[in-house]
Amino acid sequence: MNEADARRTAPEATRPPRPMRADARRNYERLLAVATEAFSEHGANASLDDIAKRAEVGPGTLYRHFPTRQLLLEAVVDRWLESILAEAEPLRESADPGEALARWLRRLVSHLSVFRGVTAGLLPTDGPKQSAGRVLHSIAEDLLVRAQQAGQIRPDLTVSEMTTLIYGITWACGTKPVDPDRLVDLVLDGLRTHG
Amino acid sequence: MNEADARRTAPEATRPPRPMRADARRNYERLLAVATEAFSEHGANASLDDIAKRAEVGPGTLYRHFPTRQLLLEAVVDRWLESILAEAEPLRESADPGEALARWLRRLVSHLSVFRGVTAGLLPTDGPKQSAGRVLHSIAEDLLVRAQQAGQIRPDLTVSEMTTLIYGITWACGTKPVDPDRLVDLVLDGLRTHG
DNA sequence: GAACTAAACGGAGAGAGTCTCCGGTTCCAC
DNA sequence: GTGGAACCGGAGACTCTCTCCGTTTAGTTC
Repeated sequence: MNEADARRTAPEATRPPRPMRADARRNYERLLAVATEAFSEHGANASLDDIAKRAEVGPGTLYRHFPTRQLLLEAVVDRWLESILAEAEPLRESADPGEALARWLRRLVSHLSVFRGVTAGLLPTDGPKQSAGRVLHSIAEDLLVRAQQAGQIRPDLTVSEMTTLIYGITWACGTKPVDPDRLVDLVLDGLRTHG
Repeated sequence: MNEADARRTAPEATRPPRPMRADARRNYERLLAVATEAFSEHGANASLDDIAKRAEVGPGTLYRHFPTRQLLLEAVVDRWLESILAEAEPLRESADPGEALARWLRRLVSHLSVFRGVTAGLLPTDGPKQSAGRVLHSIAEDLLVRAQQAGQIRPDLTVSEMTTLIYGITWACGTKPVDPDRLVDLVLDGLRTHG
């Protein structure tokens, strides 16, 4: 999809980043769609052979496109993440940055919950590509800094700390019958500057 | 170990809970010891056959004592949890309940971290037996209620909410390079009653 | 539109892990 | 001792992951 980016800075631009062949792209898309369904249904340990079967390709094809389970997970979430981005856009110019942040975090938890077990396998890798993580980080940073500049959130809180807390809440709520929104609110209450 | 408890309320006390045979108990203990090591070393997905080998028993023996990976995990943590209990005991009578709670939660996160991946597989089951969860819950409740009665922690916080937050932090810190103590402090700051 | 080639396909199968079944063995009560 | 319940452990069936490689196909060139 975007593996060409890595090459772009190479001294010799020997290869024009030739596009995928039509059949390859078709299979890629189908695998991604099936995997999305399978992961949110059976968690991050869904059978890969099964995904290949449901996508009507051989296991070899699956492994060519996604050499490891991890990469498949990342691809799934990368794709899905675009919708999160869209939701965040209008919030960036909200008149009440604190409320904007709160609303986005609640939406984020809700979205992430769909992938319960998946995020567990996903988030660990803070690897080089990891576009999903970067996008999330930059949105979160934007909203957080605005809220801090408005004096609504304690200034010593970092983005990593905030997102880590959110991920933790998401995961923990997948394992116990607790309302995620309530936890987000509890934490946010604490992160606000006390007047 | 305590599977007799379940029977105890049955109308007919047909079976006196006969103790394990000596060799059975020996194998049980050895499996538990090896499993503890294996899980904290390789995470919750450590090979069960490997554990059986290292304990010098056949796989059949392992599966008789612990029919599922989940049950083995629970047994490991049940056992290990006793040390947590011991640490909590002196804190129960602390003059500063808020500080006592804070210290215990920090210790808890630190302990749980050893089992990183293990807790992920463990905590989901809030099943009937689950003595580990009960013990933790009761300690946490005790410390929390005392802190609340002293007016140091917001009174609307429940034990489940608090422990869920803690579990989440523990897990998330296993996946990202963030200091667990800092997160616990951030959250606790927020849970205190603001003066 | 035919021929060519790089790219992609897919299935056979090796290897690792999980779990079961059951013949043989060991412990303990009497 | 001895009978029998409890326990052991290994063979093996099954599932899942991942690789290798002969075959097929898309896209290009003339």
